Amino acid sequence: MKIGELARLAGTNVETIRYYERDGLLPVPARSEGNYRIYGEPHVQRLFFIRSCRGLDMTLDEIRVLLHFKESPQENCADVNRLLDRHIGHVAQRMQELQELERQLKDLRERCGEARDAAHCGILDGLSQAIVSGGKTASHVLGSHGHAANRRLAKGYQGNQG
Amino acid sequence: MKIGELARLAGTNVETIRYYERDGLLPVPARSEGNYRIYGEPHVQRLFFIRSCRGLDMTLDEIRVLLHFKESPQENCADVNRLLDRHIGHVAQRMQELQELERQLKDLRERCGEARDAAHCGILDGLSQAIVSGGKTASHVLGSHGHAANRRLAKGYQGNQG
DNA sequence: GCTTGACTCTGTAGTCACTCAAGGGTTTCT
DNA sequence: AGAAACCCTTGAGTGACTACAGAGTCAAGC
Ligand SMILES: [Zn+2]
Ligand SMILES: [Zn+2]
Ligand SMILES: [Zn+2]
Ligand SMILES: [Zn+2]
Repeated sequence: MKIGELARLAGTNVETIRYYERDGLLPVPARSEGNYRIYGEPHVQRLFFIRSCRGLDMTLDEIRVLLHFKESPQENCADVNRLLDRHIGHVAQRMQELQELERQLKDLRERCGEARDAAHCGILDGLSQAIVSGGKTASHVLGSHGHAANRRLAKGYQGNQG
Repeated sequence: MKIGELARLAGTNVETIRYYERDGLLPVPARSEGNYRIYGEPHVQRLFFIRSCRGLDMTLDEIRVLLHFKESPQENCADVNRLLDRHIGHVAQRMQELQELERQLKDLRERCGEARDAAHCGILDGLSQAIVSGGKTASHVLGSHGHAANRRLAKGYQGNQG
């Protein structure tokens, strides 16, 4: 199949597939006479795997490790477990941070019950003092605003599923 | 004061301050004879404000709006409230997504109680099927892995606090 | 006056995981 | 044959920084 069909199957952009190839996540496929990429079932499997992992918010590096184990069926999978445990830790940590954030934001919000003039707005006042306490630690889970890239990815998801 | 002192005061990188200036968040400061940036108390206040907001995971665009209201004390602050409400929504939404993620990841983790060979690892098997259900919506709160940038910011925070 | 070292300047490139667009070539349908 | 749909490569853009190169500035000590 050609790249467009693969993209439809996996609910991905064509560009994303080419990007994975450049990045070494997808193997270089055969080419047709007209220089088109030609994919087979293994590519479909692999791309599904990658997209599943991305859906679970793993980094491409994390996914690379998992793919290695899929390619080496005889190896012990203890490292897979470790990787997953670490990643669960990443997510849990980010959630804690966001919980603390939500608390602080709601605190802040209560400082201005209803609108008045900006000079006396409790929110702006609150933000002028250093409220932020914890700061982020070393989790790699993203914050409250996905990149522009992620936002468009999200739209892509909806478009392909809805 | 010079840029280094300002950076120490605010717990920021020097480069970040220059970046904010380029981006229009910090006003262009006066220069010394030797072409050094010279800052005063207003700059300190403003940078603290910005860093507080960043600590609450707002985007620079969101912060730009808040800064506008700080500059216009006579305006009604209803938009401040709305912005904060929306941002709280961003955080809440991201938390829901991460909760769903955590559930899926723990599910997945249970498929491989203890290590065996990769060929029979329930985790790898599970990832080969499309588990991912929801997909991200339009929240702009980042995912489980902060950028490289964020991770270093985190380290900076610790270095300045510990 | 000279050196050392800490600080600062500008400008450019890199991060992550894509996304988009320009400017072409290929295939398929009518 | 012509048009539409698809594909190709290359290069640039996203957010919020960070890092580095190569140069200039400043205070202290000798
Ligand atoms: Zn992770
Ligand atoms: Zn208010
Ligand atoms: Zn927000
Ligand atoms: Zn296993």
